[in-house]
Parts: sequence; C-alpha cells; structure tokens
Amino acid sequence: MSAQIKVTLPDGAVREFATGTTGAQVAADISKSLAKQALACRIDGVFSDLSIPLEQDVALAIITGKNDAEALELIRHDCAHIMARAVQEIWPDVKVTIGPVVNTGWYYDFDRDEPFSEEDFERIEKKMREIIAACDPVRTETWERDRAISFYEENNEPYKVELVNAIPEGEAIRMYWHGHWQDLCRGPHLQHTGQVPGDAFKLMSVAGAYWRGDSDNKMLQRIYGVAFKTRKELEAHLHMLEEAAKRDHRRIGKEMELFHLQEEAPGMVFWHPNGWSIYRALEDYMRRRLTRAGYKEIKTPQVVDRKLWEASGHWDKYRENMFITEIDEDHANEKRVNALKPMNCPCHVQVFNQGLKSYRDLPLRMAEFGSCHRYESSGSMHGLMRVRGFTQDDAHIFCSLDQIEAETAGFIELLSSIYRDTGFPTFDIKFSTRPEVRVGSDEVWDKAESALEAAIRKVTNDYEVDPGEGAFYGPKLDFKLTDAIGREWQCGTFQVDFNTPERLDATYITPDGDKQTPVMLHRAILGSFERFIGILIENYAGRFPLWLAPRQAVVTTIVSDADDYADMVVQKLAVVGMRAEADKRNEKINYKVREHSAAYVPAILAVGRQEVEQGTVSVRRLGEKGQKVMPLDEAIAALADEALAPDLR
RNA sequence: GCUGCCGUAGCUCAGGGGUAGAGCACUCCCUUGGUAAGGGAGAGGUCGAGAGUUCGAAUCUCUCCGGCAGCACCA
Repeated sequence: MSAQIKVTLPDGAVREFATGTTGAQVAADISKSLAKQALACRIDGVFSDLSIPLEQDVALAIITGKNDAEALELIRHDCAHIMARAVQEIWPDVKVTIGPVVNTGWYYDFDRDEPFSEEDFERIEKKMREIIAACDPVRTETWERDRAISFYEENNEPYKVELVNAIPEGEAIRMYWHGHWQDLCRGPHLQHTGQVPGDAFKLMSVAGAYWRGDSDNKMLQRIYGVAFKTRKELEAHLHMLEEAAKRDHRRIGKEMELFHLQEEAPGMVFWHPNGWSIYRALEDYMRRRLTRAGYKEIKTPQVVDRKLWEASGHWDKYRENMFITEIDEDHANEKRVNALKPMNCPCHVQVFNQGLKSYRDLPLRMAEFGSCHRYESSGSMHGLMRVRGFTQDDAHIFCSLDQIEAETAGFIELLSSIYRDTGFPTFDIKFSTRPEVRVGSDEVWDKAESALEAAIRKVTNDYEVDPGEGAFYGPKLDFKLTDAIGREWQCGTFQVDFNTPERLDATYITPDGDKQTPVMLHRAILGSFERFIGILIENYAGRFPLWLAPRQAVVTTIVSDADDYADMVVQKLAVVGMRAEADKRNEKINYKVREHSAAYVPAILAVGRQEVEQGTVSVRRLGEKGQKVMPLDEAIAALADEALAPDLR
C-alpha cells in the first residue's frame, strides 16, 4: 500500500524502498558492514544524517571513513558536541554556546565563571571517552521556533535562545541529542557517539573569545581540540606542531643572534649584526629590483606636523594608532604637535606636489623603504610578524586611469619574480571590490575594477574575489604567500586610490592643458622587512640560502699551524664579497663542526696540515654528511657564485 | 584592549615563608685533536618593578610592566 521511492546510488544502481525509509536502512539493505561503517550521507548532494527519512526519489551516497574530508568533519563536529556534553556533565551550571569545526579540529565556547585550566583537560577527555564508549545514539528532530525557545528558556541556556532567535525565517531549526544530551545544530552528525575514534582526539588549549566575535560582548572560554580518524594521524599532527614550533622565528632569532625585543621598546626590533646582515641583503636586492622596474627611490620624514595628518584624514580616523610626539615646553620655540608617520602615502604626495607635473611625467613610481610606527594593541604584537615600528617596501605610482591596467600587470610580474627569488614559488591572490561606503563614481570604479581584473587574468585565472571588501578609496589586490609547511602569509598589496590625491591636492596637466587629479596606486611586495624576514626565518628554518645567510662561511682550523692559512682563506673570501670568519679556537674539529652546524652556517671550510701543504680546503655543507677536499681557488669560486643574489646570477 | 597562563644566571628550566639550584653557554688551565660535545677549575642572580601582609617575602596579596595562547583589532 505504502508508496515506493527510487534511490539512485553513486554507482548508478537504482533500488526501490518504501517512502520514509532512512539512509541507515538503505545502507543496511546494501550490506551489514556498510550499515556499521556508515557515518552520514548525501541526499541529492546535501550533507545529511542517516536517520532522515527519504520522502521522494533521491540520489543517495553513503559516507564512510573512506570519504576523508567529510568523515573528518563529522568526527570533529561530534567531538565538539561530546566535549560540550562532557563539560556539562562535570560542571552542570556551565552554559553552552557554539562549537564549530575548524581546520584540524574544533572548538566550543562555554560560559563559566571559573576558568578552565589545562589540568581540567584530562578530566574532560576521560569523560569524553566514556561517552564514546557508551555508543549513545544520535537523533535529530526539526522543531518550531517557539518550542525551541521555550525549551532553552526552561533549561536556562540563554545563548541558545539567542541563537534560535537569530536563525533566519524559513530555515529549519534542528535539535540534536547525543544520548540524553541536547544541542542546537545544523548537523549532520554520526549515527552514535561510538563512531568517534576514542584515541585520536586531544584537547589543546583554552583561551578567551567574545560571544559572537564582538568585543562589546561577554568573554567566553573557548576550548580547542584536534581530532583525526586514527591515533597515528593524531600523533603525526602533534609531531608536525612540534616541528613548526622549532621553526618559530622568535626561537631561531635568539639562537642565531638575529635580533631581540625588550620591554623598553615593545614591538620595536633591536637588530643584531647577524639579523641586520639578512635585512641588508634583502634591502640591497629589493633596491636593485625596484630601480630596474622604473621606480625612483625617495626618503621622507618620520616626524610630521599634525596638519598634514589632518589633511590626509589620519588624524580623524587613525589617531588612536599613532605615536604623537611631545616636545619639552621649555625648549620648544613654537607650539606644535607632531606625529610619527603610520604610513608613507601623505609624504609621497608632498614630493609629487613639488613642481608642476605633466601627463608626460606619468606613470611616476615613487619608492621608499619607509619607516612607519603604529601603536598596535598590546595583544596583537607577535615577534617580527606584528610590530609597532617597521619598514615597508612601500611605493606609490601616480598615473592616469588608463595606465592602471599596465601598472597592475607590471606589478604582479615584479612581485611573482621577487617571491620566486626569495623562496616562495606559489602565492594566492585576493581581489577585493567596491564596498557599500565608498568615494568616487560608479563609472570610475567600473574602470578601476576591470583594469585590475584584466591585469590579474594576464598572470593567472586562479584568484579569489572578495566582493565589497575593497578600501573605501578603491579596489585592491592582496597577495598571500605559502611557506614550506603550507602556512599562508599576507605580504603584498596593491590598492587603487581615487581619494588621497584629491584630498592632498595632487594634480597634473593633461595634453589639453587641463588640471587633472592623478590616480594613486599604493603597493608593497614584502609588506614590511620585519615581517618578511620573520617569514623567511620560518620558511628556511634558519637554513638560509647563501645569499641571505648572515655568516656564509666559517674557516676553521684543525691545528694551530694552519692559523695563518685560515686567515688567508678568509681574506680571499672577503675579496670576492663573502661574509666569512675564521675560527682558530683551541677546540677539536668535532666540536667546531657541531657548533657551526648548530648555528646554521651554510659552509664550513676546515683547514689542517694537509690543506696548508696542498693548497686546498675541506668543504662541509650544511645538511650534508661528509666533506669534500677541493683546491682553494675552485672552492672559493664556487661559493662566490652561489652567494650572488638571484637577480645577479 | 579582553580572558587565561607565565616572568628565577646569557639560554633552557627546577625550586619555593627562614635571603638560591641544574644543564648548556662564559672565563682560565691542560689538551694540537681530521669533521656534530676531550678533561679540570672558576666566575656569574636585589628571583620583572612597586606597594602590602609578616619577626622575616624570591615564595602570600594587590597594582603596574613585559611575554605566551586565543579573541578583538590590522582604513
């Protein structure tokens, strides 16, 4: 009597079932083992629970552990719920909020007066394993809004009430139960708690997080966890984290004596000789690249009267991030307030404004290694990655609307080449278009956006569009590069600006003899030297290529009879422009090799009696096991060649 | 800025109401050794800063400064 529906499986097979049959029953019909392994399903492509009754003809795909990404998402999502249940079983008065899946695991935000400590983790994990071992069934129902609200009001879960109220009209309100424990959730979830591997998750950390991500709201406690399908994968992940920690630029910076930070100047870098050597190698390289690309380098003041910042709009919109200077009243001749520049753009317009400019001067590319200071909030600073005093590889291109496309294309080409040279062959592009609140006519925006997009297309079709995320003064491109362990860093930027030149009265004379406001293109490739060097340190894990390495070679003696010879070798290396030092200490060669290897010196040249007699050096390269005896001149020539910056080879 | 944690020798860290310890690094002595730690001796600290409690504080309390994780911020 009951109507039949047709279920099409991924292999094309069609089976008939009674209306209302669930995905789980279909799986059981196919095989017992599938029924057991089934985690969830896709109904006409929609990620769903196996307990949902099928009401019409559908395409059904059963998801098992073999469907990697989906299985992991399910496991992590169930982990979030199981953790929340464990927490509420241990501390019944804790309020639950939200618990989504994130890259390698999940988090769940709780409202609890007393802080969670990492000592609590063991207790929570134990409880989670009990819940998993119980194999409690998961079930789901769709409820009316009023019913859900009164349910959560009765259960004293105010955050859930707020969440239910926020669900848009027409969207289903799904209630889930993992055993006796209940949560509001989009789903889908596993068939029962026992499908979460009990030995492949771990609670990682606890931290504060604002309710709904708004700093005006109450701060909740967020517990992060990671989860995988097997214990082995969990262990591999934890191992990867250890390896990443070893690359931390703050740690390597200390080990290699590159730089330090101290509390008298929070967020400002004290560069040591080794770190400054990397900085200079990079700066010299960038200077050559920019010059060759048609940029003119300038230098502008760091301390500038507030009048200019008022004109640029920074005083109004950015003052809380600016360092304002104070001049001793007894010594100041005049009352004036200055600020350290947080950006270079207004200063560059001042340079542009000197003398009358013609359309023949455009495009005018003005570059500065601009030292900027921003009063960043205390919690946002992070080693070299986010600092208060930094140097941008900044430049502004003054051009006409018609020149935007060619300038964009030229920029992307330069940026790709520089990223390749510095060890980052792949990077992502994000294209941000006009926001709601903006300056400039739609016609001008049309032109700017299409010019930018056309320019990217010349390089790649692989870019992401972020609608509405552009600056109020123009559309922009952001460039994120990927390091050796797959992490992404935003460095480069390219912004079209219709606003600043007008505010600061920049003009040029057109072929018709009219005055016209130029377009200003803000652009950076490294972003800042500080941050980029931080990324370089982590990318290379301290093992810099020769052209960047602070000490490119150490010439170390085996016996003191070779001291003079070692000095001579260092001299020869210096003549070909290499950064080399002699190590004539009274230590065994084993000890010296160990020490210099640990300090990531790329080349160790050992000299003993044999080398002195034969005019050779014994070359040991970082990361290689043995060493190679080579004629001195040959060794030096090879090293000198390799030590050249990529653009000079 | 917010929540939590942390601040002891140059570095990594232990300790903890009766004014301090380890390893490495450092200095000196012996050792001239052929590719990732040769041996011995020595020196080194107002326990982040200030205030409070106490007979006594590095240890307990408070405030501040700085750091770490995350959140917020990053035109």
